[in-house]
Amino acid sequence: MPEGHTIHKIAKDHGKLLTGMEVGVSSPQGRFESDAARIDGAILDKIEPHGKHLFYHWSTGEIGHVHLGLFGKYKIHRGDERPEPRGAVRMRLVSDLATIDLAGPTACSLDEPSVRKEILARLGPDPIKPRQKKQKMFDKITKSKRGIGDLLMDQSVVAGIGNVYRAEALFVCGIHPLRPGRDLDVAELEALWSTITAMLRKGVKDGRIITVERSELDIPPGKRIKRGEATYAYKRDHCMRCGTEIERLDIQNRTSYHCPTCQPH
DNA sequence: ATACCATGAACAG
DNA sequence: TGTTCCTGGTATC
Repeated sequence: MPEGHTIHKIAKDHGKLLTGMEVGVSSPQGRFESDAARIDGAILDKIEPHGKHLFYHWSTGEIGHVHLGLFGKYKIHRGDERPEPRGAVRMRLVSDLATIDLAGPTACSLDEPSVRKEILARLGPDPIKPRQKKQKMFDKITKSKRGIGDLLMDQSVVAGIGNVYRAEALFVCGIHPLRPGRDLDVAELEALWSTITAMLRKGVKDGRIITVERSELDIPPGKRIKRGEATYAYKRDHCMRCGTEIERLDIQNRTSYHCPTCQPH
């Protein structure tokens, strides 16, 4: 389920198991083989997330780049077991503490540092990180006639939001996804920024996307919130708050969800 | 057993 | 705008 929160959690969790150590790097599936050989046994200085991207800073000076896309997944095997790779493992990272397998990523490469710079240069601010330039996001939105639902999914406008957080942030802010960006006022932009910041950070903590307030759910405290009741509008048939039927739109070939009552055009 | 769809994005034309 | 790459859960038969 890779939106930005997943990537930040991975950076944090994997960092504890890999950084500052010699890491064995291989590619059981083969497609990362020659790159893996160049850093096999090097020290991993840090894993840096930005939006949905991960950058592996290796002691050789080269930088690994991973983007999970829709299907990419990591599997952690703690301890010193070295299980046979299951499925198409593109990259295997081995430290004294764990074996971590990467399968199905959209991107997995080893590059010169300039490549990282180019990628960061085309990404918008990451609401999970501190000291981000939210004004850059505001400027792009207010200069555009594209719909805000379209803009929020554009990683060069803001980095890390995917289809679930788009639907949920616009719902909480009461903004219709087709409102042109240039029609939003400052209060709405500020509300959007603080909403996505809080939502994605909570996602990192929870390890999943839960956007509904517990108090709005009719379940006992402490009980796990099921998938399907964790969102207000995303993939729901009826609005969590007012019961209106949720509308679906196709925006750039992705399904967008909104409540026509809570998010008037 | 099989089909289809999805929390993503690059690329062709 | 449509195609392509990748995997796995859910729906459908």
